[in-house]
Amino acid sequence: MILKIDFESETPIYEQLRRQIIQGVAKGELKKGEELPSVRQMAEDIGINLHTVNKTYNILKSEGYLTIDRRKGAMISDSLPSVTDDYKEMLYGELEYIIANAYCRGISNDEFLNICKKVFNSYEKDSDI
Amino acid sequence: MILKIDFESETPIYEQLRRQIIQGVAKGELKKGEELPSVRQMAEDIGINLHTVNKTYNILKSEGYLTIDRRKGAMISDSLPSVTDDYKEMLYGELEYIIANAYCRGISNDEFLNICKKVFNSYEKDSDI
Amino acid sequence: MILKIDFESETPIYEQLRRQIIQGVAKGELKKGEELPSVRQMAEDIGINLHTVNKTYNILKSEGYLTIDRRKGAMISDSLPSVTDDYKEMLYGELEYIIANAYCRGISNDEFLNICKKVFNSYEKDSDI
Amino acid sequence: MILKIDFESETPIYEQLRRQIIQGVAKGELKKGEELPSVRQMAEDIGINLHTVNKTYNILKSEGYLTIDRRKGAMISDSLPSVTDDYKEMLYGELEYIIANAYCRGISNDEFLNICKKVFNSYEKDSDI
DNA sequence: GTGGTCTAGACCACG
DNA sequence: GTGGTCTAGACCACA
Repeated sequence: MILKIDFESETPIYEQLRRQIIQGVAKGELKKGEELPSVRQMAEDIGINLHTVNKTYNILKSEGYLTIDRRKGAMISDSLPSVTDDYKEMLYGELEYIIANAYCRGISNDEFLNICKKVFNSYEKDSDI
Repeated sequence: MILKIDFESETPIYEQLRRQIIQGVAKGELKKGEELPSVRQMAEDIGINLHTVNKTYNILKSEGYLTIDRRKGAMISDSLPSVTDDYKEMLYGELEYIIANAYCRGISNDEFLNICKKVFNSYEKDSDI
Repeated sequence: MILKIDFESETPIYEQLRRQIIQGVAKGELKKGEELPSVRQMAEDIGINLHTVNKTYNILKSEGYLTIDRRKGAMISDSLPSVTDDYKEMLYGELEYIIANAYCRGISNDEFLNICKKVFNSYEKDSDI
Repeated sequence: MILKIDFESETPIYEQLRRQIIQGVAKGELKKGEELPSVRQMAEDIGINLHTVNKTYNILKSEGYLTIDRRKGAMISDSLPSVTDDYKEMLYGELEYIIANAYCRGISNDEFLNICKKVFNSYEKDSDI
């Protein structure tokens, strides 16, 4: 799996890393139960500090995406996180803003849904969640 | 229009304010050409710092949502921002992450599209953009 | 409120701090809504690094004990955390071990319950949760 | 006696093992004088490192739970550890924190005592210490 | 070897 | 001023 960090971005490095790992799971590049590189390895690979990787791992762990096995290190959870009330609320809030912005800029309902469909299909083809 | 700031949110106040104004436009609560309260007034109304409101107004202006007139203050632009390449790229990036997260948590394509449709319709009914 | 860190202890500093803050709430020394010192202030007061305090605050925030107001910093939550399933499971697990140990060492049921009562009463007298 | 290690737990494996052995004694599943499997055997049974079992055995020995005989291996002590000052202090400290946490979350005195009673009774029924 | 903890110093975003 | 982020280097516990 290829990870690419944009050091110029407003988005914190640990958050970019977090998102890319989640997208990796959705794409099927990271399978359930698959081991991740150690924090030191990952940090070296992408040229960042190991504490930053550590932060990402811990967040993903608290979200349920990762489990940390005392013997083997970090791995993708066998059971991914589910749809909690908190998550649903967050999702709605995000979508309300994103769609408001898109709508104001003149993107039509169909156009927007087509983008979503396309993204969704790219995940459904390649993974087995 | 009712503005509600969550001071305990991770999202900066100026960004919360920005999003709510954009949603206000989408909902039709803020019409094109409509004047916004002065920086001072707005700050007092919602109990935040004057600089914070200023920051929001300036961002919205640079995005094309607002036009700021020395005499009349800030008003919603007559021509709202359009779909630039930068915006499109940003939108795709955001959706890729959001949908990846939703997909991992077991939300189906239909389910997701339905949420989007619902939000979209709520805007199309109430505004005339 | 007086905080005392044992630098020789096996228990991490951030955990000692976390526990003492929780006990402070139980004792009524920290009221709901009360502001806590800034991470820098707290760190200086007890002679530890500000990142360590930061870690404690973030854990307490994720548990629901603290809320971080963007304007005023950290404060005790107005609504303290409740009894979740996770918490209950953790509590049972802890008690099963503690009581097993106490029982093996010859502490009687009554003796143990009396200790608990005493501790409990000391909290109920002094706070209003 | 069944031992179950959670490799994803925060609690170190050697400590999980230690606690389960103590609970085994309290439950009467391990009688005074009873021999424990050899370090090698135990390690193999539960799929952990030999050194880890060794560490557990040594701690339990230093606490007085085990006696280690060169020929016969480890066995549950005929006289279990008693209530030392150190232990009492530790117990108080633990209970102060646990009860503080429970109290803050709205668990009542009675509720808490009932849980303790229930756990205690489960031990008193099944063992003869 | 792994992750966890702690310290230290720097810069930035926010209000 | 506040907390958030990132880097760096050190030590330790664990397996």
